[in-house]
Amino acid sequence: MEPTYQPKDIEIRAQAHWANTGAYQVIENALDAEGNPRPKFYACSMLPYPSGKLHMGHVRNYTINDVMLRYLRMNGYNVLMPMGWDAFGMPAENAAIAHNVPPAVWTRANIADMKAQMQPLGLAFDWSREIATCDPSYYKWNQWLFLKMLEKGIAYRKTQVVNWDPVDQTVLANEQVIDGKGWRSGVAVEKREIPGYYLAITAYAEELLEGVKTKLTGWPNQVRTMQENWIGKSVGVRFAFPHDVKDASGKLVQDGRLFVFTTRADTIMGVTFCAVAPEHPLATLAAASNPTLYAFIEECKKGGVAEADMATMEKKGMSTGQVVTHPLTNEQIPVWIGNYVLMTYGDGAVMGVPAHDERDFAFAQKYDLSIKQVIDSRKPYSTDAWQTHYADYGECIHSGALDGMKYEAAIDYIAAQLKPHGGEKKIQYRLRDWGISRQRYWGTPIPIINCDSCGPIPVPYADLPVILPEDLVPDGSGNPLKKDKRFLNCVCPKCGKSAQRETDTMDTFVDSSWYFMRYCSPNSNMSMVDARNDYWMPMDQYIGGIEHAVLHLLYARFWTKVMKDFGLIKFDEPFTNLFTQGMLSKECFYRQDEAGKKRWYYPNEIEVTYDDKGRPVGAISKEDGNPVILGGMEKMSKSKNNVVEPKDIIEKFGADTARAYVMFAGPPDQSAAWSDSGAEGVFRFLRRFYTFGLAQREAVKNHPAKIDWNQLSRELKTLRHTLHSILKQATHDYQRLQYNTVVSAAMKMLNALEEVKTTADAHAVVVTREGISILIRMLYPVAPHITFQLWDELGFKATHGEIMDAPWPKVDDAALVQEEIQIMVQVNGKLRGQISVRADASKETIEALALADESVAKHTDGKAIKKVIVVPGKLINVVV
RNA sequence: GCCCGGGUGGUGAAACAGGUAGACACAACGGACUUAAAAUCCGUCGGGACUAAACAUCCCGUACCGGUUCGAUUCCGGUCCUGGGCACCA
Repeated sequence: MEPTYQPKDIEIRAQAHWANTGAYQVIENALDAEGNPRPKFYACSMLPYPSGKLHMGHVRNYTINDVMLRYLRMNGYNVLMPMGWDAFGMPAENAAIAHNVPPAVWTRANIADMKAQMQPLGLAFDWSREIATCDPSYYKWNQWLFLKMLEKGIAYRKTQVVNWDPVDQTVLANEQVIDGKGWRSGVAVEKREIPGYYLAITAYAEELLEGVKTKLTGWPNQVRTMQENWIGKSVGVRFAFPHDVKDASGKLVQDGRLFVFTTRADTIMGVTFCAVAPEHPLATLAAASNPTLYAFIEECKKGGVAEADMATMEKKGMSTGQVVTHPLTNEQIPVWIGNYVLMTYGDGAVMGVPAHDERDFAFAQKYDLSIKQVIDSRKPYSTDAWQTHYADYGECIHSGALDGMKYEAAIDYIAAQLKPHGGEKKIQYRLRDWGISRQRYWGTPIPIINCDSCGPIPVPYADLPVILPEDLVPDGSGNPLKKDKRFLNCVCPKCGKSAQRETDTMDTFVDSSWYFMRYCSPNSNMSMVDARNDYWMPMDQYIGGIEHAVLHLLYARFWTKVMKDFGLIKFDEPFTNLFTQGMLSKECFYRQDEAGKKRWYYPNEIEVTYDDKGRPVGAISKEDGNPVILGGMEKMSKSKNNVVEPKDIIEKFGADTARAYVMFAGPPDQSAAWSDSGAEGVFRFLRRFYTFGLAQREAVKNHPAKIDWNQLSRELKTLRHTLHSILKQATHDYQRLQYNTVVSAAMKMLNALEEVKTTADAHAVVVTREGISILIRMLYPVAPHITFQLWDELGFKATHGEIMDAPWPKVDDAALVQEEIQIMVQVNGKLRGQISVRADASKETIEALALADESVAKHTDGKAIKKVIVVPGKLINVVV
């Protein structure tokens, strides 16, 4: 009797071996056995936030990374897979408030916890390169590059609009604004303008766009499109409406110009109003002498600053009472304030053409402004209700000199006509400069000293890093750095008088914009990165969640381009290939109280009943026996109590099962649903594999000498055909990162090998041995421990060396050749039968055989054959 | 509201470049083994028509409606549902 599969013993043994041999520590310019340089491959997962708990999403991400590394290593690559911690951020401050512990303490404890939870998974991280972004040796270089950017004018200071909690007297993140109210105070938030630092990412807009379009061919198209849309390049015309308005003191403001940007200058003759953002200077001016208007602007300042809120709120407006002059017709155009006009886009003002813009149309209807059709798109037009075709391009009508012109001609003509009014063709981006100031404690200090005499002064390079005190405990009302005299008080580097440090810290996206380069030279003390970075970067494969498709990935690309312009690196795109993994979901259960508040139940608190098809139909609480609502499949989250902890799975089934099941659960780039019994199924497979492997031990070790494959029986030839076609498919799937079907392939291969009953037959032993050596290597990247053990037990280690560096099995093309193949026969596209033909059969032979087929004859009987389509090796379609 | 995805059996899914829809599993059901249970092994498993049952055959079926094609899960247009992002969550 063979011993049963004990994953824990096997995994501990394998991991100890890898640890003792330093198997995962990689060096630059590594050579192969023949002394030739091995091709480098840098495969990296997005660094995690140390929340304290490793969840299955992490496991999925890192297992994808690990499987890739192990596969490539067997294929001769020198692969780097590092790990680190995105250690700054709000959750640490929230924990600090809740538990009265400094964020640093909480964060470092979490890092230790999470690292310990990762350890039993057997991931091939090179821990010698670990970094935590809260470490001064890391964030020093955030500060250093920020100062460089200030020098070059890429970083600058201007005012920004933030969410302000009037009770807690603090700035709120969008996340902390719930239904327009502060999350702690519960009162309505306000918009407030404060100064902050910006990075001029818009200066790189064209380069970022060009890169997305032409260079990032290894990225998912979806992400490329999202970035393209985010940058949002539009070509239009910027021009001004001249106006004479009075300022607060009643003085005439001469030569006033209200600048607008439009992509539809061809509709300029349809302008019936102009709308400005509530923060626009013209609005402020008008409000100074008009209390109603002032109140309206104040009203607009209520609510959060999130774009989704702005876009879904009710469109409101109010006339300023001012007029501007239409630059071409000299008509007087009323100026309105519109809460839907964004101060952050273009000049914060738009021309209103209700006839051909949906929002303007709605606005005009609501406030009874006139609608003037000026484009004929050859479809009916009426001002009663908006139709999408009203916004179509067409020919200008009711537009005087423009009549009959199409878009291009009209734009050119108008741009020329508007020249005296500051008009020009202009490229406008949706992308805004990156505001990096955060009014928070737990982040990289912005290296600025504010002096009453000299203003904001950069900290001298020699004084870097500006170290963040680690012993403060925030209390929810403002930034504790403001109360910390040791940090706050300093001397102005310029005039020597006493001054105060900037207490704003940097957006954590700064930390994550270049950490992947620091992994390459983690201990570089004299510079941000060193020559080792040139070896590893650009990264060959980046892996992470789709939720980072725009912000993080765009900021990292921008940061890289800046570093290149500063001569620190030689490449301008950091990530050659990108893989975005899907989320994991699991069923969840809840009850709702009268107020609509949901209480989520843990799986062990309830009992689920199933119908005869195994479909869940209901659930009851074990506590009170009353029903609980089935919440369906939801993204695993702590708040819904449907999180599966890796620890539990590893304890129950072992790391190999956890890894293999997470891979098997679904295509890595799509969301997948967790099922406990599915994991158990994978465990059963591994156990069967282990038992089968050990049972073959003696036969495999004492296998006969090499044999002539041509001498094999028909059954064994078929088996080899099966083995090698499965290997071919699995190899292809490894290359395209479709690891779910790799696991299927391994299952199929074991099924095929178990079919062989004649172990006494020498030929069968040789084929089985070949099959099992393929299967072990094929499964190794996914389940490295069990395969490590079997590789050793079956004697392959003695003959072929460590499995980790064993060569990837080769597909024997000769085994794939078949003498007879099956051809599907269709009549009019419907399957009517199949025929068996020699692989080299001619089209004519196939056609004749197909037509002779009984079932085909039945369906073609009495009908004229119009056409016959033959797909070689696959199918024939008879059209009647 | 805007931008980008996804939708295939009871369930997770597969189908690589438009050519056998449902591989591989899970669940369920039936059976073998067992004193029994567990484990293991074998079988059935999209819906319908025909049938006492089975075999065979036929029809329908990849969210829904339409188009292109000899042939569509795959390509195109529209609709519905659903997930991600929207600049201070990471």
